[in-house]
Amino acid sequence: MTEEKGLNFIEEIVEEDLKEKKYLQIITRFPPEPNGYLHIGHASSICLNFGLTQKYGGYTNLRFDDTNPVTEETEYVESIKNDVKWLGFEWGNELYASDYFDTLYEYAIKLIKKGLAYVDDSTSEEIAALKGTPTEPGKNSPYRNRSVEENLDLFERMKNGEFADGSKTLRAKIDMAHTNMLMRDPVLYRIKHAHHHRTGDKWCIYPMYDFAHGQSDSIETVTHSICTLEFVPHRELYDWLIEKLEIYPSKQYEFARRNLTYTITSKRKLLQLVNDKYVDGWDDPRMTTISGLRRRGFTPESIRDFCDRIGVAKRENIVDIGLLEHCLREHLNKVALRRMVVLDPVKLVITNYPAGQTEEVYSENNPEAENNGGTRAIPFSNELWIEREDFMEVPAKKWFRLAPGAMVRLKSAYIIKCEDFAKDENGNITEIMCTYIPESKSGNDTSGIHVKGTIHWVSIRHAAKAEVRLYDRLFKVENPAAEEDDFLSYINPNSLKVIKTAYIEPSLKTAQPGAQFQFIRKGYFTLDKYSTPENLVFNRSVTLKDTWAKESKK
RNA sequence: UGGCCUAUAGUAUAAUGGUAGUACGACAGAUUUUGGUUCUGUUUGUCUUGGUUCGAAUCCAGGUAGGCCAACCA
Repeated sequence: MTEEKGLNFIEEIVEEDLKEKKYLQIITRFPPEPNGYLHIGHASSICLNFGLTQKYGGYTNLRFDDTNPVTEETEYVESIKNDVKWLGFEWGNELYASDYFDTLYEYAIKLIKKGLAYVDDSTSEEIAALKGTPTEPGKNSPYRNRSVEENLDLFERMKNGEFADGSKTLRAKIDMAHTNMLMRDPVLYRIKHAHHHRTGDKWCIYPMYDFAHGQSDSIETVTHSICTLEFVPHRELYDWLIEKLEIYPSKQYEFARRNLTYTITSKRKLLQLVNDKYVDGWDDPRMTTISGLRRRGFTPESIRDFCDRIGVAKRENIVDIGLLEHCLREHLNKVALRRMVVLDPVKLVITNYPAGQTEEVYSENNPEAENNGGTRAIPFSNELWIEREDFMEVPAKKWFRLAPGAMVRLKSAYIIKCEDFAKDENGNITEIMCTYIPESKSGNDTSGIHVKGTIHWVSIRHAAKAEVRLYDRLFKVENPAAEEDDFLSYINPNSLKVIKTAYIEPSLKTAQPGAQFQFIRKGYFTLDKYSTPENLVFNRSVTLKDTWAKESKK
C-alpha cells in the first residue's frame, strides 16, 4: 500500500550482505576526531551509521579517532557525546582509538617482522621530495632496506623516547612508484612528545590515521565502515593493512559529504569563526554546529528528518538550507505553543472601550496540535501594542491589514475599525485610534461582519518585556567556500538583529528553557540558554513563510 | 601529464534493461480569526557522441565537465 522508498546505495549493500548471510548482524561506527564540535554534516553521518543498525539490527560504536594529541581535547569529547545523545542515538560502546595503542604497536612490529615496514630517518621535506607527484613516480628512501633487526631496535627506541620529534618515522614498505600516492610507503607512526588527553605521557609515538582507523574497525569487527569520498584512495591502503596484518576484514564504503547553502562545514573555518570572535562561540545560534542549531531552537526530530530527506549518494552536492528550515517549520508547526508578541510596537487606542477596564479573551495554544493544545486567557484593554508594519497610511494593493477606515480583527478578540492616527514631526506614526465592534467578540461574533485581516496585539498595561534576537544566514553567498575571496569577506553583516524590548503576552513570563513557541505571524522562537526570568531572551529559530513579503515585492 | 570517483528538473534524491517518479522551491487557485497551516493544480530533467538490444537514465566505448590524491592532519 505505501509506496516503497528506494534504498540508498549503502542500504543496498547491507541488504545484499545480509541476504548472502555474510554477517549475522551489522556493526557500524561513528568515528569523530575530538578536535572540534559536530556540525550538520556530521549529523548526516550519524543518522546514516546509527540509522543502518537501527533498521537492520546490530549496533553502532561511538569511537573517537584520537591519534593526534596536539589538536584533541576532552571538551570536544564531551560535546560530541552530548550532541549524539541529543540527536536521539545510543551507541553500542564508547571507544577510543587510543584504547588500541598497545595493539597497534604490536601490529607495527608484526609488519616490521614481515619485512613490510621500516624506520626512516628522512625529514618530512625529504620524504615529500622523494614521494614524486601524481604523474611522476617516487624514489626509494635510502633507509628503505634496513634489516628487520635494525628496524625492530630503532622502532622500540622510538617508543622509548630516545629520538626527537620528527627525526624518525615508521613507514610501510609498499611501492614508491604506485599510481596511488597513498601507497608510496605511507608513514605509519610519528614521534610526538605530546600529552594525550587520555593516555597522558605514556606514549611519544602516535599512529597515523591510516594505521589506526582500519585496524580499529577491525578490532571492533565493524562490518561496514562508512566514511566520506575523500577517503576513497585510502581504501586500498586500508585493505592492504588488513590483509598483511591478517586481521578481521572490515570493509570501507564512501559517500559524498553533504554541503549546505549559505554555510561552511570546514572544522578549520568554524574554529576560526569562534577564535576570531565572528560568532559567540561554537554554539552561536548562527552556527550550523549541532550545538548552535540546538541553541537556535532546532529539534532533533527536524534534523533527523532533514538527513533522511537529503539521502545518501556519491555525487557532489549542495543542499538548499531552505529544506532544513522547512523540516523545522513542519515539526514546530505541530508542537510549538502559539503566543502573541509585538516586536516593533506602535500604540493603538480603542476609543469606545472603557479606559481602565480589563477583560480576558481566550486563544488556542496550538490549532495544529494532535490532541488540541487547549486555550489560555489573555488580558485585553483599551490600549494595545500592535506591530508597526500592520498599519499603512496609504494602503498598498492587496493590503488587508490596518489602514485609515479599514477593519481588521484583533486575534481572539474584537473587530476594530481605524478612525484616525497621529504622527510626530518626523512623520512617524505615534498612535492609531480605532473603535471596536462589541458584538464581534471572538467565539460569539454576532456582528455579521467579515474581515480579511487578523493581527496580533498585546495589552500595554499587561505586557511584559523581553529581548528578542532575530537571526539570518551567516553568509551572504550560497557557497562561501567556492568564492574567490576569503570566506570571511562573505559574512552577512545582518545575521543578527537584537530587539532589546519586545512586548510579550503575560503567559510568556514563565516560559521554560527548551519550550518552543510560535509568535503568531512572526516565526518560531525558543528561550536562549542564557535567558533568565529577570532578563528573558528569545531566539528566533526560523521565520514563518511570508507570502505577503513576496507579494509586496512584486 | 597519472590514478581514482561522479554526472537525472533550480536543489536533493528514486527508477536495479520495460510508463522518468518523489520532496523542497517556484507559479496559480481554494480554505483559513496567523498573508501561517491544509488542500488542488501547473512548471521544469536523464552531460555528449556512438554501440549492444525488440526496448537504454540504466550495459559497453570514446568525449566533455566537476571532484579527490603529492600533511610526520583526520
